[in-house]
Amino acid sequence: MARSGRKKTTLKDVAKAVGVHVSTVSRALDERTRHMITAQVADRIIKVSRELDYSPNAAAYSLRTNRTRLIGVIIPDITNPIFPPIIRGIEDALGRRNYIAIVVNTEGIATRESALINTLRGREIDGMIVASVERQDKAIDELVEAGIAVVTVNRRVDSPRVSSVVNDEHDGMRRVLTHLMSLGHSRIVAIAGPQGLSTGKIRHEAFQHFRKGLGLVNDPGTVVYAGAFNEDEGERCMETLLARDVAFTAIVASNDRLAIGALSALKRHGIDCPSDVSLTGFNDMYLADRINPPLTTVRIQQYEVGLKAAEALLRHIDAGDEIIEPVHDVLPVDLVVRQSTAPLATAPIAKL
Amino acid sequence: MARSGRKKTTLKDVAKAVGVHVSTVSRALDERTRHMITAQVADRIIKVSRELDYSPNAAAYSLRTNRTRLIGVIIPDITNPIFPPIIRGIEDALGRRNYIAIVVNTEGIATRESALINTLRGREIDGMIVASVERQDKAIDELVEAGIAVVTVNRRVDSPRVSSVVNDEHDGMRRVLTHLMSLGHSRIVAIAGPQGLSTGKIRHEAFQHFRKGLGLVNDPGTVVYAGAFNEDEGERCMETLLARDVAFTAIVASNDRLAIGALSALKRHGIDCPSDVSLTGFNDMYLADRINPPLTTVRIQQYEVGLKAAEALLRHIDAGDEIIEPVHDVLPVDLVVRQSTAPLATAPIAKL
DNA sequence: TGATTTACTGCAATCGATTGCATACGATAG
DNA sequence: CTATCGTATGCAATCGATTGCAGTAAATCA
Repeated sequence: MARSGRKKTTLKDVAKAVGVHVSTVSRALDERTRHMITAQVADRIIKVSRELDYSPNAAAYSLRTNRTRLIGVIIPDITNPIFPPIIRGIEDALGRRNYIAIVVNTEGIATRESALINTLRGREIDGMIVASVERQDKAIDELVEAGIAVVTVNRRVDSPRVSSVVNDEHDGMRRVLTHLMSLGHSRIVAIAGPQGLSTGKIRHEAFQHFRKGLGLVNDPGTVVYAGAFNEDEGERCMETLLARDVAFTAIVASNDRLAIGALSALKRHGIDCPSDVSLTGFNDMYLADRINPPLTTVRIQQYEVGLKAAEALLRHIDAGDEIIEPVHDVLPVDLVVRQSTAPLATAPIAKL
Repeated sequence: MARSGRKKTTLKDVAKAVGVHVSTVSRALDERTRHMITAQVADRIIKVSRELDYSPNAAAYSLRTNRTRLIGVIIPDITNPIFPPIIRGIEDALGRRNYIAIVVNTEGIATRESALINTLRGREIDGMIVASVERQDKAIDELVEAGIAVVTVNRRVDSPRVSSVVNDEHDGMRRVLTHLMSLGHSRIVAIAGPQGLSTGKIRHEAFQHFRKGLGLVNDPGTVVYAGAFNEDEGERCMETLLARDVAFTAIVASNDRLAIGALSALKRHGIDCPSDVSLTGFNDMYLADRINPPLTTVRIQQYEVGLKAAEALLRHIDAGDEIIEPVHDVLPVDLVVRQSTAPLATAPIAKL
């Protein structure tokens, strides 16, 4: 036993120091039961527990109460720059209530996701925030089934016991299109995200909806679907679009990474953005303002999404076994106009 | 009690099902004590425990053994893109051994760091990986004092009980300078990182060392110190350099974010990179290859650093109270040459 | 004043797993 | 055939906190 530090002080230590029973100490230290204790005794106990630097043993607490104050957070890929701010929001909200987050990556693999969920359940977490984005997800149903509080981020599931926090993607896409329209563009093509992911699907539906609704050119062959939300796929999709015989003056990418990939392809073909074509992204991720040209995109609330998701989760947890009405927050988004979009040139049509 | 699921199976359940005592089950399930049990009984127990889907209660285990299998990970800022890959490495290594990581952000604030460390200690974590980078850090000493295993990332501390994993920054800087030299540059200026951070300090020392050692021009006024490793500071430093009356043909930034900021300033002044000046970064972070021009930089091993740090930590934890020799891993780095560096133009000197 | 309520505080069981010690059993030796 | 030994298993204490119940003292009421 080389451990140098004196071991942690326990309830018993405080009880002995004050000269009362441990149960009295326990009650005095918990706000909800403090009223059972004489004020002076309680004050004394609180004072002494401070002096002795008492902090409760999480394992004992958890063993007795079945609460761990541990929250599982499922993320597809922490290296994707839109997730860290979300995590920050989650951590901040949880931290205020002495909960802590355990973040795991699914890497977008469904089997890995269920394996991780099981690991977390083995840890007896009190709740889970799922930012993973597969639209079909029976793992979530199982969690709900097992009575674990769940909140989803960037996606809404139909369970009557799962709250969600999402950005208003629909409105974001509307603003992108009206912005392009106001610049004179009418031939607008899309690089859509993976349709198996909720954001990919929702954004693209909104695109289709508003492109038609606003009376823009709506030809077949003006949409390419990416297999993943990354730069390589954006590049590939752009190449595909350029190879097709369609005329366009603006490109709407379903997220910033796809847009960045598209830029590489355009550059390779000697097509200038924004003088030849305009390009928009989505998310306003880190560095979207530093690339060349700075990207016009939709700013989503990343930190706030995390914050609100965590708060909603705590509300469910506090409710315990009572089933409370789930909330479905939809956060407003902003269009940030930078230099990747410009008024339609007098001699339009950027096409071979 | 609306919890729908049957509650978790415990040792007692398994014991009852098999018809033995809980202690026998406990021993049969632990490899290290299994030899005490008749092989057939042990097999039977293992089989039944599988059927009943037994998994040990982490709280009870932890209460009894004082081990939580929880590892604290301290990061300055998870939104800085070099950290997520490190975290991935840590999680992967820990996951194999059923440990899990609790990641917290210090935001570079020392007081916040100690507060977080205390929170983690309250959770009775088994060990800690510190990727925070203040060079002076008494919080770490306290941890070691308290007998908690600690491993540092990207920094080496002098405690005889703390292992570390770092990249070979020194060699990276050497390669940057020899690369620039081979392109004909001799007037090389620096945007140095914060000297209070270990990477800032180490890289700059290496820069000074090799710039002198390789016989390059070594004038005063050719170094500007950034207050933080971000784009804004890079931009400011570049402005400062341009305002000074020094001639240079290449800029060495202490990390990629500073380099990206420098690019913005250069662009504003109509100075082209790389035809007018060459520029290098450090880290090869996400998107360093997608910005304009793609950045010549030093690729550090991010994932591997995390992986090795976690492995080292587990080694310390396994050793328990025996004090084992700390290891100090130094991982090799790579120079990745992209388009931000070019041979010295025939009519050199990019200066107002 | 005596009966009864009220307000505190203590007692002890409990959560689930680990582990030192005791015990029972069969095997081996004398 | 008994003494002895070793092995496999059971017993019970323990980790630290929570909580229903019981007990005691003071306060209220009749």
